[in-house]
Amino acid sequence: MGKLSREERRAQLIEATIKVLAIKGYARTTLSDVADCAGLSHGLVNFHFQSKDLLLSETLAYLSVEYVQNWRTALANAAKDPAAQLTALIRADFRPELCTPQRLAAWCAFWGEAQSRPLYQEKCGSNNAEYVAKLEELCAALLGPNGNAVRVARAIRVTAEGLWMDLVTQVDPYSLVEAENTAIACMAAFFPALSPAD
Amino acid sequence: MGKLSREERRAQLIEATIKVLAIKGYARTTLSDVADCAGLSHGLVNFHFQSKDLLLSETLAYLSVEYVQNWRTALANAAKDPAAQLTALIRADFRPELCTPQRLAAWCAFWGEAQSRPLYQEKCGSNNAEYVAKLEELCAALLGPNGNAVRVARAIRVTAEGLWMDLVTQVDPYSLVEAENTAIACMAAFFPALSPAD
Amino acid sequence: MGKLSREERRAQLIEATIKVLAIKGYARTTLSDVADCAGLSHGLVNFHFQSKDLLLSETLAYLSVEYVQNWRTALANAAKDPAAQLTALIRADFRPELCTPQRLAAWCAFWGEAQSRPLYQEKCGSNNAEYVAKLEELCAALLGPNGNAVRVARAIRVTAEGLWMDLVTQVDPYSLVEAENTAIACMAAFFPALSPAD
Amino acid sequence: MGKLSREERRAQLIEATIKVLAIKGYARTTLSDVADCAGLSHGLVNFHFQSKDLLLSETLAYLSVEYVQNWRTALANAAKDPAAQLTALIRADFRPELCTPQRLAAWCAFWGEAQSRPLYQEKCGSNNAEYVAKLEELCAALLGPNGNAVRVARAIRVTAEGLWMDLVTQVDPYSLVEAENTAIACMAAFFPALSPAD
DNA sequence: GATGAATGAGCCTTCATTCAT
DNA sequence: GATGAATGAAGGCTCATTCAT
Repeated sequence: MGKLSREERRAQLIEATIKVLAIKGYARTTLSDVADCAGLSHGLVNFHFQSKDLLLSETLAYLSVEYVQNWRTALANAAKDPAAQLTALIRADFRPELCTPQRLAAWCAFWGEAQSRPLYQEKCGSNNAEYVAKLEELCAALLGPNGNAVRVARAIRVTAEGLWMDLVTQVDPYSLVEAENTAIACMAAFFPALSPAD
Repeated sequence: MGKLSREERRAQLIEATIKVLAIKGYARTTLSDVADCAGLSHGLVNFHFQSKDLLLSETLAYLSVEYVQNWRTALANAAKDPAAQLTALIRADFRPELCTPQRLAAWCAFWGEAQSRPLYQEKCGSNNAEYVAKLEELCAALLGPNGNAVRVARAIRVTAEGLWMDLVTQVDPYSLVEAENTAIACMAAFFPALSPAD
Repeated sequence: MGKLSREERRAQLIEATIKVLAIKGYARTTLSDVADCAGLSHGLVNFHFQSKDLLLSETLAYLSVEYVQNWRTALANAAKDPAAQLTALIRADFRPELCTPQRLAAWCAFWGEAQSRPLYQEKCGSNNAEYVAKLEELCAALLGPNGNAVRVARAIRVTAEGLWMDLVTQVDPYSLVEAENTAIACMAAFFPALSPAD
Repeated sequence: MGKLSREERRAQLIEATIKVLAIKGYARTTLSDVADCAGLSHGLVNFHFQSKDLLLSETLAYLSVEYVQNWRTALANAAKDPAAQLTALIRADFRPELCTPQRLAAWCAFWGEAQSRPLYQEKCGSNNAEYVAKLEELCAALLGPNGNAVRVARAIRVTAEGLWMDLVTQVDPYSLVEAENTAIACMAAFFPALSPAD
């Protein structure tokens, strides 16, 4: 195996970890699996990540950063009115680059563990304070003073999360586009003035 | 240890399994943990359930049966018009008897594994064909011929699932009642004619 | 392998540990060696001693207790005058039951590690406060007020320790009796009034 | 890293090995520790010493040569009568340049392993044939034909060894000077004609 | 010479499973 | 039925050694 720089190897190993998590789930993922998947020796994994725990938490951090960057970019590229921003925020969750079966499955594996691992909880979606604040802000702007923005924001957020899980676990799958349209439909139901997609 | 019947012991061990899954997560649950939690000896677990795999899949089956019975009972006790039936179906998901922190956490643990375990997938919520069919039927009745009942049913279903996960993983929790109200608000958004709760 | 009580197995494993330490030294002693030497599976070692560290420190504690009991018994069985007590204390160090090649070698292995392991230091001979106090007390009684009892006691003590090490490491060995006589000769040199052995 | 000659690098690595042995003991000394301690890269150790085993045995050889040179020089510088030679031989063992805590601890680490490693045994003190022969010769000269020179020489030798070990392992330490005086006191006890120090 | 990534053997440890009592 | 000792497979981790750069 040729030598790569520190960062390249780490990225390679993290991608391999995502693949293995998707195939075998959290509980049965071993360092040998990850090494095999990357075509490297198992000793190298501990050389670059001091332990299995660290490899996994850095993999989650990697996914988490990727997720945040995705919706930030989407907001930056959208028109600045609340309706367009909210639509962009929701659609961002279903971009094909991010919503690969592997990444969704890896997220799912982490979610299952997060409930018993405070360190994971922090990085799992619902606890991204910035994301939640943004969503609530947009809902508040669209609802006016009489709406319950926190609740509507939560409904929209958990719908997206539920759809992600659904995409992974369900036996009879539907397309990513259909998932996105479902999320947009939910938004449209709360804000009838916005014209729904489809 | 006093002697209990076969079924009582099995139920005792399954409840202990739920507790341990909630505390330690799927990956780190061991048979010793379960035995300790039940106050029983190590070897007894394998005596009653032939293997760890069997203990876990029967625990999931137990939770699954409990879940199905819960919504069936709720439907049976509700008025027969579609609006009342749909409301009852959604509210059933948030009954305090079922939505204990332990049970929610145990479900979460199984969901994380389900993506890589076909045997688990079948029993995880979104794949309960009967439940989905009922939900779609009610949505169709309320939406009329022009609505997309499959999509609306899906939105309502994943919202409930997302709320369950949210109740488990989020750092800053809200009440079960608030979760229920969020689900009802989502339904109300899709069917404005139905008067919302709160 | 038939089943033995907890204490019997622990003693058996500790004896096996002593044997292996004597043959392979501290650094190259493995749990598999110990298990093989005892004719048991390696898993059993961790079942009875939670870790390798614990097995080793309990082995040292076992040797330490054995050592203390040996000289206490010797003192109790000797005449009560200081000369007889001192002679008994020194001779006790060379009783064949205690000074087997295996035990001496195991002690030696622990000594080598003790310098970098405070936990071991406490149990290695020179730090047995009771033993040192007794030795100094007897030397003081025999020397009278003008002698340097602390120094003489130290000389006698380190001679015994040095002889133990010598018995283990030297290429051209001499007998246990000769070692004992050397220690007694050293004592006799400090207390000419006592008639030397040989 | 500046470039040093082959021999300088080797000496640097050997001194680092002594330091690490003193801190971590034999069993837990790794090549990485040694490289870190010397401020050199990992791979360099194996470049200069073909293996860990070789590094360690050359470190022992280095200490051994140093030890022999020390007492040879001491004998050469002392008066030629047996009493002065013997005194010089004993005092040489406690010269502060040689008896640093690090060197004593490193010796101790090797002693612990020597019992199971014939290669080490040869270089550990008691087996230095030349030293033992010299000591016995001096004792014989001082004792006359009726003394047991082998035994007295042994007593003196093991006392010095025991004091070295004591200096390393004991919890409540005393000074190097006190150790030297203890050794001299032992010699004086065997040869009352020689006036003791202190 | 020097570096540090890469390899793989070996070890400790965990734990599901078996089984004698 | 019930217990807990015993087994052994499997995985994480360490670390000596190699080698491309």
